[in-house]
Parts: sequence; structure tokens; C-alpha cells
Amino acid sequence: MTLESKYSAKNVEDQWYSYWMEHNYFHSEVNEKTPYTIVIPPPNVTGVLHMGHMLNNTIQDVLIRRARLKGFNACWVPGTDHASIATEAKVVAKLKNEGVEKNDLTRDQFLEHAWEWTHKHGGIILEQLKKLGASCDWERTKFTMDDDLSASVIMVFVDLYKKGHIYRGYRMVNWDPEAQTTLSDEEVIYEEKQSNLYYLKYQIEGSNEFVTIATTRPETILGDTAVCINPTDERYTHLKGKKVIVPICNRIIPIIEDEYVTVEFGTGCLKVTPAHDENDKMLGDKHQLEIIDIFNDDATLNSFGMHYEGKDRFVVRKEIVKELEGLGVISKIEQHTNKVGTSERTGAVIEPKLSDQWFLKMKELAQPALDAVLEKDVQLVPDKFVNTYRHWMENVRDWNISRQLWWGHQIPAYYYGDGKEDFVVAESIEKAVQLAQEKSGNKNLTEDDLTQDPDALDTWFSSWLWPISVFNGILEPDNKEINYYYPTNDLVTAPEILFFWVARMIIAGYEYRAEKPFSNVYLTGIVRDKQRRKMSKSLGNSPDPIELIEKYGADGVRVGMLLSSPAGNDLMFDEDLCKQGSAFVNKIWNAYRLIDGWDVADLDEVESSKIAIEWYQNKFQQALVEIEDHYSKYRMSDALMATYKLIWDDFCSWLLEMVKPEYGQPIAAKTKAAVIAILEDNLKVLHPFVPFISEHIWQHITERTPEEALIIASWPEQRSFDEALIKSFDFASEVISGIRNVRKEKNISFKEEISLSVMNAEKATSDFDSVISKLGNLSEINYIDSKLDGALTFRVKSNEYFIPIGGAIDVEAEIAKLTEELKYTEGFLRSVQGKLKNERFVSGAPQQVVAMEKQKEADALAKIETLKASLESLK
RNA sequence: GGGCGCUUAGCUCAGUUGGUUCAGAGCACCUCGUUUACACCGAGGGGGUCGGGGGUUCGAAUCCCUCAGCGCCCA
Repeated sequence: MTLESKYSAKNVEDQWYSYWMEHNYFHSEVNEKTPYTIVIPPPNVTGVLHMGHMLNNTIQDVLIRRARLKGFNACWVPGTDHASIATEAKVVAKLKNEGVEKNDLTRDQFLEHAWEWTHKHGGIILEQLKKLGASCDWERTKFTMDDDLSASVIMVFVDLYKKGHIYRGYRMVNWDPEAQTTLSDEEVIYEEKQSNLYYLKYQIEGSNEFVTIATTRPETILGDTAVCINPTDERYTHLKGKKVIVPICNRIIPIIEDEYVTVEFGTGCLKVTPAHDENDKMLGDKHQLEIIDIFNDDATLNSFGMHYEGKDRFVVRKEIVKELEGLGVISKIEQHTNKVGTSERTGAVIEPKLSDQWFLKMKELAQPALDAVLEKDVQLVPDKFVNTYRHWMENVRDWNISRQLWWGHQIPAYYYGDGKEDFVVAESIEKAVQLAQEKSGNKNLTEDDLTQDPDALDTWFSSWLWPISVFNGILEPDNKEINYYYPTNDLVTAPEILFFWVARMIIAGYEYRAEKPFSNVYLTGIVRDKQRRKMSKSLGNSPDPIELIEKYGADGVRVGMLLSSPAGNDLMFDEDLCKQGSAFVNKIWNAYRLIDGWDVADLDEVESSKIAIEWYQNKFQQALVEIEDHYSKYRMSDALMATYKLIWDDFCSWLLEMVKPEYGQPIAAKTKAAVIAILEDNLKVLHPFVPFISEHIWQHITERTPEEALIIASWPEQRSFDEALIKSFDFASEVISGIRNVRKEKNISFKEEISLSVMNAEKATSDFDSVISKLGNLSEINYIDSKLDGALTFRVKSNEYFIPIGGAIDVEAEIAKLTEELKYTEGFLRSVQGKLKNERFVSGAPQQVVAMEKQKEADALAKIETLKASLESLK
């Protein structure tokens, strides 16, 4: 196989992804090995890849590939969820475009369109993940509306209902009038808005007196059923027990007293609209007020809106203000900033609305999930999220699981009468009939008498089962797959859905498996642009991931994503990071081209190569420990950076330069073999980050059978290493730097050989002399006892090095340099001695620390001696 | 209003129980270099009183208090 001089990511990546697929390396089956399992956070089935997915899935792929190399039975289950709100909204919009209204269709007709849409757009995102190199077990791809997963959802609903955890309640919900559905609290975004505070005068019944209330929503006065004052507010004592007349509709409503009212806010007098405000609802319940709902589902006014019937709430607000002004009941209008809830999905202003909803009681179910995290049975990474998690779980509210949508799992509740309790919950209509007959005592009930609840379940109500249901652990709780793969190991997801999804999965895990769903939760940051704005389609500030991959290669993009993504911290994405990633790939490529180009000969191994290889083998082991440590703490960017520096600095800049034969010269066969062996270990460590180029080079080194592919190779074995050898090399590298500096200062070309003499006060090992010689292009290294005249000097610790040069030495400059070094070292010595003179330090600090300070003192003294002697000889 | 967290080099961030020159890394920047793997390169270099103030300690980026700014969650 010839080697391309320019690395072409695209060809290479397509080639090896196909190869991996062809040999089914991603597939996992239950076997005797230890499993390592990840379930993908299922993206929206009709969604497309965005930067958040890129980050998230790169991390998962790094983890799964590493686990595979470490010999685990690695299984990464991919899939998608049905995203009921988002998908239904898209289908509705598409139909609207074609002139079809959702309400003109039957449920079945609509679902047909939705499925069509799903089949047409579904799974694109999974294909995109392949471009990234994701090594998911594609044979296991799941969708939350697959038959088995749907059956799991229904079964769980019925089960929880039977256990008394699910109930039906008439509650204030966040109504999205545009999507015409309920949103959970978490799907509502509160935005600060500039609005008006209107002061309205309500006439006191049987009097000419008025009372003034303040409101931001004058249109809701038509739903007012009381006015509330604080019982301690002396301004209104005389109003107690009286009634007021609501303007326009002239409804007579009571004045009630409650400490809830803030005396200082507005006029200290509150209008109460129980149907349209959460707090007013609370007051309404407490004081048994009438509830008057003035809105239709699309937020236009209903018949209670009188002459405004059919008009939108915001239109009415403007018009009613005019009418009120005309009536002379507006006393003033103030500017006011308040927080307005808007829909995360449609952006519409949320309308609080009372309706019948299904709720899941959370308190009891949440307890084991809370304990699991507090006891670190489930570990959150980074653990700063534990506090947030605890706070949420301790104050958990019941989960509203109804959505007024068709796309999703229809709630398995069947109504057979008009009474509040005239319903049953069952897996199928047949069972429902049976239950309904029993419950009603009416043996004549048939399927035709039953109406299924039209609402669908919240999408999270299916994805909370994901780690169980993908292995069919709900329907067949004792099947061998669930027993083997569950609990999974790591979950990688965004902190935004810690409560939506992660907490609920843990809850479901304990409820249905009596066990956690995963051991570790790695919470990634949010991908933001340079201006710290969250990347989003609407802002148009997100690069197209597929274009990025085409430009920089998947390996390059993976490195780019990981370079700056510490766990839980937001990632300020910058294309330059991908550039850096592809530069790294390029570096690896060229290093291999160099090695590959060496001609071998039956030569003795040269001294410098021998020691260089020995050094690198030890250095590699040291790096391996560090990398392992970073992985164990899920510090992915640090693990990558340690690998990056190992390859770029230690392998390329040092090792290869040390063993590189002169141009055109052959290399000892033994040396090349050793370098190749080292390269192979490097490739294994690189593989999780840059799977494509590592496999490509691996396969090029020699002919490999499918069983020998890098993707299923074994991670390098951890062995002990010689730290002293590494330290000696560090010393030698300082000597080499010293030589380079002298060359640079004096403009001595690298091609020109020079001689080096050393006064070895440190008794440094000569093991690396051959290396110093080679990289410094030295003609010789002399060990001497007295100073060399007419030479340039530099020092490493207390060793002094001399480079004789032709021509005069600039004595003044040398003296200046030495004086500078002396001054610095003396200052350093003073600070060290200051510590050592302090009795409380010597007695108080640990022995080790004191010993180190003494060593520093000795080193400094030795160096000062060297410097002084040099200065003396120059004078 | 309540809770949690953050502030270290131009940028993005490490810095584990206070103690190896601990003030670091990568990028960016500056200088030099057409050495035959790589200019997506090589060799060097500059740059921070660790947000301000106070305290504990022999010793503080690290612990405590306080002020300022920012972010997130909940109400």
C-alpha cells in the first residue's frame, strides 16, 4: 500500500467506517465478558445533528471505544424519541402549508401523516452520527414508539395507576395556546418584559366610593370573582364585608381578606381571578370563590368575554383599556417590569389554565432516587450538581404527564360515563370493558360505550424507561439481556435535562428494577458561541456539524470538541479548535510518513536510539498513568491533552528526532521495529479520540486480519516505570535547550558542528550524551575540571557548560548575563533561608517539606558558587 | 426573595488534603528559521500583585469574613 503524502480525511473515514460496519465490531451480544453499556440520550426522531449532539456523542464514543479496547463487552445502544410536541408541531405546520387543518382530520388520519413524516425525516440524525464515527450497535436501534417500547409505557402507566401513584386532578397548568397543549414548568421560559400596571377603580356596591386595584392583565377582569385585601391594612378596614362591582360586566363580587396580599405592592388591593392565575386559584380554593374561565383554548375570549368574544387576549387588552378609559375607571397607568412565561417550543405567552390532567405522585417514588445520588451509588460528574439535584428532589412536585396532543402514547384511560369517577385504566380496550363492567356494575357495557382519553403522555414518560425498555426489561423483566446489560455504566447528557430525564430514569430504575439505571452521569456543558450565546438554530450562530466534518475531518472535529470541554462547564465553541484538531491529525500522519519512509539495514542499534527508545517507553508508561487518572475522573479534555502532548512533544519532537537517521541513510532494523511497536501503543491510546486515522495507520503498518483491527485491539498494559531515567532525560533536554540558545544568540547555524565541555558538578549521568550530541550537533563532549577560556557558557543547575567559539567573546555581555543569574539565585536563596531560619516553620512543617527546602538551599548555594567562580575568571 | 456556584495570562481553562520554583496548560501573540515527516512545521520568547479588602497560619490561588461583578436553579 502506498502512502498518500497529503492525508485525506474524507476517503479514509468513509473507508474505515464501512470496514468496521462490515465486520460488525460495534455489535454486542450477551457473553461471558464484563459488559460496559451506554444508552444514547435519544434525540428527536426528526431532528438534525447540532453542536450539542456532536459534543455529547463524541464523548460517548470515546468512552465506548476505550471500553472496547480495555476488553469489555462494549454496547452502545442508539435510538430516537418521538418528541411529541416538536414533531406534532412540525406535522401541523406542514399540513397547514398544504391547506389542511389538524382539527379537520380524525386522530387516525393525523397519525398517518405523523408516521409518514417520521419515516421520511426519521433517522437522519443517526446517519449523521455515523459520519462522526459513532460506534453504536446499530442493530439495537430503538424508537420510543416501537411496539415493544410503547407497550412498556402503557404497562407502566397501568401499573403505577394500580399502585395509586397516578391520579387525575383539576389543576392550573401552563397552557400553550399556540400548540394547544399543556407544558411542564420546565418547558416554560420566563422572560422579563416591559409592561403596564393598570390602576382600575371598582365601585363599592351601594355607595359612590371606589376601590382601586392594580393589574397587568385588565382583560381578565371579566373573570374576577373577588377583590382581596390584607386584614392588617388599615386603609381598607372600612371595606370589610362589602362588595364591589366589576366594571363592564357589572358582576358583584365580595371583598375578601387574606394575608397573602402584599400591602406595599400596587394599591395593596388585589383582584382575584381564580381561573387564570395560580395564586388566585389558591385564594379561590381557600375562600370558596366561583371560577370563571373567560378563554377558549386558543386564548381568544369565550362568551364570558361578552362583546369581546372571539378576539385574542392581547387584542382585547388594548381594546378593553380604551373602554375602561371611556368609563373613567382607569386612575393611572404605570410602567412595570415583570416576568412572563413563554413556551420553550412555540414562544407563545403561557396562559394559566384549569383543566383535567393526569399526575404522577412523586414524593414517595423520588426517595430512592434521591438516596442513590446522595450515597454516590449514582455518581454525578461533576459533583457540584448533587446539590441542585437534592434541592429539586426534596421539593419535587407531582408530574403532570398529560399532553393535549395526538402524537405519542395515548393515555390508557377509558371513560364510560359523565361522573368524575366513571373511568377505568387498562392496557387494552378489551380489559377496559371488563373493568368498566365491574366498576359500574353494568354488564351491558361494550367497547362502543367507552371513550379513551384523547390526551397523549409526556414524551419523558417514555424516555424515563429508556435504559430498561431498550432491553425489553419492562415487558420481560427477567430476560437475559436486561439481566446482563443493566444497570448500564455511564450516561452522558446535558445538565438542562438533569431533572426532566436523568432523575426520572433513576426513579424508574428503582421502581422497575430495584436498581439504579447507570453508575455515572457525565454532565456536559452547553455549546455556546464565542459571545457566550447558546448555539441555536433560531440565532443562526451554530455551524453545520456535517460541514465541519467535511472541512476538518471527523477526527479533527472530535478533537476540537473535546479540547475545551471540562465536565459541566460550557464549551465556548470556536472553529479554530477544529483547526487545531485537524493539525493534530496532520501531525500524526506526517510522523507516520517519516517512520514508514525509513529504509532498514542490518545495522547495530546506535547508542542514542537505544537510550531514546528506553526513555520513551518509560515516559509512555508515566503518561498512561496520567491519562488513566483523567479518564477515571471523566476529565476528557485533560485525558486528550495528556495524549496530545505525549504524541506531539514526546513522540514527535523528541523521540523521532532522536532516532531519525541522517537523510538518505538506513536505520537499524531493530530500531525501526521498536519505533513501530511504540507507534502501535500510541495508536491504541489515540484511538478513542481519533478513531479513523489511528485505524488507517494501524492497518497500513502491516497486513491485519479482521481479528487484528485496532478497534478491537487491547489497551496498552500498565507497567512500572523508571522515574529516575525520565528525570535524567529532563536534565539532558535542558542541556540541549542551552545549546540551542547559544546557537541562536550567536547566530551559529545548526549545520555547523560545535564542541561542548562540561564541569559536571551535579555528577549528571552521561547516559544521554549521545542524544545531546546528536540533537546539539556536537563534535564532542569533554568533561573538564577547570573553566574554559574563550567560550560561551550556560548553566543547568550547578553544572557549567562551555562552547568555544572562534573570535572574541563579548566579556561585558557574559558578565552581565552571569550577574543577572547570580542576582536571581541569591534572591531565591534568601527566601528559602528565610523559611529555614523560622523556627516555627522548621518545627511546624512536615519533615518532607523541610527537607525539600534544605535541598533547594543546597542547590542554590552550589549554583551561586559556580556563578561566582565564572564571574571571577572573567574579570 | 431563597438556594447553589463562579471570578487565575489576550482567550478557554487546570491547579486534588494549605507546603516539590506553584503561579501552570493549550490556543493566540512576538522573534528567528525554505535542516530532505509535517509552515496544519521547527527553535526560542514575552505575558497574571490568582476580582477588591480584611483575617487565620511559620506559610494562602487554596481556609474564614466582607464587598463587587457574573451565572444557574427555585419562588
